[in-house]
Amino acid sequence: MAHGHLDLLLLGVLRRGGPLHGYAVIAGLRDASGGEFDLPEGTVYPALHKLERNGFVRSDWSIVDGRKRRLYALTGTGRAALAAKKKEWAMFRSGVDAVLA
Amino acid sequence: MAHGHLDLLLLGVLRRGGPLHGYAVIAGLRDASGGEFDLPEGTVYPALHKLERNGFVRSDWSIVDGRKRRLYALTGTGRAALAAKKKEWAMFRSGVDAVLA
DNA sequence: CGCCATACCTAGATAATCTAGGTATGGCGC
DNA sequence: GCGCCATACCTAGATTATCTAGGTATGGCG
Repeated sequence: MAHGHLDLLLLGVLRRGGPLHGYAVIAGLRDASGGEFDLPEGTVYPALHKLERNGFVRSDWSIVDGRKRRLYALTGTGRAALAAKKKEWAMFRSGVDAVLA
Repeated sequence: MAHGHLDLLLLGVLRRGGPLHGYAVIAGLRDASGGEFDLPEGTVYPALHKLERNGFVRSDWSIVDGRKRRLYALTGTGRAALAAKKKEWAMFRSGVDAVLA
């Protein structure tokens, strides 16, 4: 469903909303995209873990509303990666549009 | 490299250029996209075969410039599929852009 | 006549994403 | 106070898409 642009979307939604937990990432993506991206947990959680392994996000367990949640936040590296991926996306997008024009 | 939109690109390039053979599809995609999509043969040929199995393109062997080439052309079904995939692309595109906005 | 670009192809590897499970807990209705 | 549902997290394995790395054949050029 995210067709190879999942990392971009995850980094993007984290940049908008500040620290978010997994479920909120899914909900944020669904809302921000107008329902276009309603990703399964089994897609999002492993992807967040990979982003953390790569140093693009950092996570902390905290208790919000009396519930344990793992909050994900962008790192500096992640912000830079987001900027790079946004450029790639812009090129990809105009490449596709050019072929379809 | 085509991140899940390969079929769209192949159908799109065939719509622009009329019947094309495999190599010309690759070159057409490279040129039309301004170099963004320079796909390996091992990606394009199997994808064209799959499009043909699905009835989206039709192929005929012919001799062009004294060389055997398999020319691919859009079918009616393929044209409809292209229209549908263009709509999907537009939604995908605005979904991503909305998340990044 | 040998080589290179063109032209076609497939098998197997790799990578991304999804399916289908599993666990735990807070709050709500009864 | 108990059962259930939504929230919240997770992983293993399957699936799918795409790429890598090969292979073959031929026309034209030096």
